[in-house]
Amino acid sequence: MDNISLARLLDETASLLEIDGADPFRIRSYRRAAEAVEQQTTQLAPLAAPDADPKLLLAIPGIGKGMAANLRDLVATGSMPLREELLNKYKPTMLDLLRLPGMGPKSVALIWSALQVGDIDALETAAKAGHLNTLPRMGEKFTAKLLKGIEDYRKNSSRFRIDHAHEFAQRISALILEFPGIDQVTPAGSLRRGRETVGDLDLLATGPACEANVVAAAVEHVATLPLIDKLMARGQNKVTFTLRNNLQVDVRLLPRASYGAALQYFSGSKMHNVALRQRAIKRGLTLSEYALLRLEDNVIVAAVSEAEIYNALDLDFIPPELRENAGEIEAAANHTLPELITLADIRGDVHMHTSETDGTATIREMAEAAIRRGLKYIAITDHSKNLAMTNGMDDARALAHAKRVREVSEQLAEEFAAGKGPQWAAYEASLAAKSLRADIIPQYASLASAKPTAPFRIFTGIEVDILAEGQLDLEDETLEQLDIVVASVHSRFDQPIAQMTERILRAIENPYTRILGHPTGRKVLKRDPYAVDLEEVFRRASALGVAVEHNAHPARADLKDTHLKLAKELGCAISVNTDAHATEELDNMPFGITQLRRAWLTKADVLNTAETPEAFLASLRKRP
DNA sequence: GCCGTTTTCGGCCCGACTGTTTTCAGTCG
Repeated sequence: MDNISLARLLDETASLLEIDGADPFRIRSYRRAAEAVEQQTTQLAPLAAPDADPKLLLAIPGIGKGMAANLRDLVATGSMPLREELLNKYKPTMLDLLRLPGMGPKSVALIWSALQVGDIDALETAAKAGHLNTLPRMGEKFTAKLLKGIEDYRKNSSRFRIDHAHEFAQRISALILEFPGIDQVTPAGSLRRGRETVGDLDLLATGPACEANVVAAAVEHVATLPLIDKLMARGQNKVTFTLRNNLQVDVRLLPRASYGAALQYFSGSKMHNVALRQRAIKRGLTLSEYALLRLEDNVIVAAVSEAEIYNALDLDFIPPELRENAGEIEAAANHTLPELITLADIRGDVHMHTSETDGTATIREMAEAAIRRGLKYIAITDHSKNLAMTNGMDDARALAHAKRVREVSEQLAEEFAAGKGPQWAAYEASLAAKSLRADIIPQYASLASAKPTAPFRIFTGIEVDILAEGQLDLEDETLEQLDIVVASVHSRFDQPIAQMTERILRAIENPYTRILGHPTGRKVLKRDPYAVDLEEVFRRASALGVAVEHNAHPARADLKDTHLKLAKELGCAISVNTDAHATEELDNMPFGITQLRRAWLTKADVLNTAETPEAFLASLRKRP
C-alpha cells in the first residue's frame, strides 16, 4: 500500500470519527497523521512491516504508538479495527455527503439517524420530498442550497490546475482594483502556497477603501462584479461567489493595519496556522487574522506584515510554499531554513520544441523569447521519429536541424559582438523600465535588466523516445553529435506497465542520455500514474550522472514535491524546463519553480541555474 | 490520539457567516 492510500484511509477514518461525534482532538490526530504520511518522501509500507524497527514510524511527527499500530494494521490487512467498526455503524458513501456545501459531520449524523439517508442520491430524494424540513435547523433555504450543491458536485467536483486558477486570480484582481481606494489585491490560500491544484481562490484586498467605516461600498463593488455566476455569501468584509466554471472565490477586504496578519492567516495551510498559534500561546500571545496580540492586555505585537509576525514568534520568515507544517517551523526557529531557489536563479531552459516538429515557433523565435526573459542559454530538443504524430525527426533530419540550430546560435553571437541583435535590444528595453511589461511577466524584469556580458547560446538537442525494450529510437552516432539528449517516456507503451521501470533504467544506461524527461510517464500511465519505481530510477540516475527533469508546464509536470525531495535526497541532479511548444509557454517557468520551492530545493540543487552555457554543459553527464 | 523550555497528564487555535436559533449550533476556512 502506498503513502497516498494510507493517508486517504486515515483521513477517511477521521471523517467517520467526526460523524460519530468522537473527541475532536482524537480526530485531529488522525488528520495530522494523514498529512504526515502523505508528506513522506519514502514509502512507509516497509517501515510498517511486522519485522521492521518500530522506532522508524515513531520518528515521524504526528505518529505515536496508536497510529503506528494503525499503520501496521493497514499495511497488513488493508484496514484497521477502528475503521471497520465505524464502517459497520455507518456507510462509506456518507463521506461523499461531507463534501457538499453546508453539510458537516453533525448534519450527516443527524440525517442518518433520523432518516437513514447515507448517500447523495438518497439525500437528494429526501430533500426534494421535503423530509429534511422536519429536522432542526434545516429549513427551506438549507434544502435549496443543498440541492444546488448536489447539482454542482455532480457537475464538477474536481480542483483547478494552478495555472488556470492563477489566470482567474489575475482577471478578478484587475476588476477589483478598478474600485478607487483599493490599491492591492493578493492571492492567498493554496494558490499562494503553490499547490499543483487549488480548490478555491482566496483573494485579499486592501487600501483606504477597506477601512472598517467605509468598507461597505467596496464590498458592494465586489459583490456585483460582472463575472459572478452565483453570490454565495456576503458579510461585512467578505464576499464569496462562484464563477460559471464553478470555481469558488473568496474575497476579503481588510484594513492596511491588519493586512500582514490576514495574509498570513488566509495563506495557511491550516496545519501550519494551528502550529503557529500553539507557538503563540506558549509565548503569552494569541494570533488571529487581525493581529498577533499579547494575551494579558490585548496589545498588538504585530499585524502589518507577515515578516513581523514570524519575527515576533522568534521565527525566520517562512516562504508560503513551505507552510505545510512539515518541519518548516522548527527550521525557522533554528535558522536552518534553506535559501529557496527563485525564478531569478534560472539561467537556461533546455527542453523546448520548434515548428520543425510539433512546436509553433522557429529556432530564432524561441531564442528571442528566451532572451527577453533574461535567459542566457536554451536547448532546442525537438521530437525523434518514433513519435510520428509530432512529425518526429529521423537521424538525418535531427542532424540537419542541429546544424541550423548552430547557425542561429552563431548568428546571435555575431550580432551580440557587433552591439546589435535581441540581447542588446532586451537590455535597452529593460533600461526603459516600465516598457518591460507587455508580453513579459513582472518577475522576469530583474533578469532582463542585467547588462549582457556574453553571447546567448542555443544548444543542439533532441527529445528521444524510449522504445519498448528500453533502447532509444535514434543511433548513438547521431546522439553523439547533440549537446542535450532528453530521453522521455512517451505513449509507446502498450505493454504491461510493470516493466516501465526497467525500460527507463535501460534508457538512462545509454551513455548519451543526459536528461530523463517525463520520469514517471504520468500522462501516459493514466491507469496507474505512479507505477514507475521512482526511488530506483533516481538512484540509478544519480549514480550515472543523468539529470532528472521537472517539467514546469503544469499540465505536463509529473513530479510532485515529494518526488523532488526524494530526488534531492538521493543526490540526483534536477533540471527544470518548460518543454515549451510556443514562445508563450516559456512563461510557465514560475509554476515549475514554485514546485521546486515546495520541495525545499535551493539554487545548488538545480542544474540550469549554472551561470553560463559552458558551466551548464560542464555540469552534465560526461560523454564516453 | 499526540505530545512535552508550564512533561507522562492535561492540555490541544480562532473568528465570521448562515439559518432559523429568539441566544446559538454548525460549518467553513
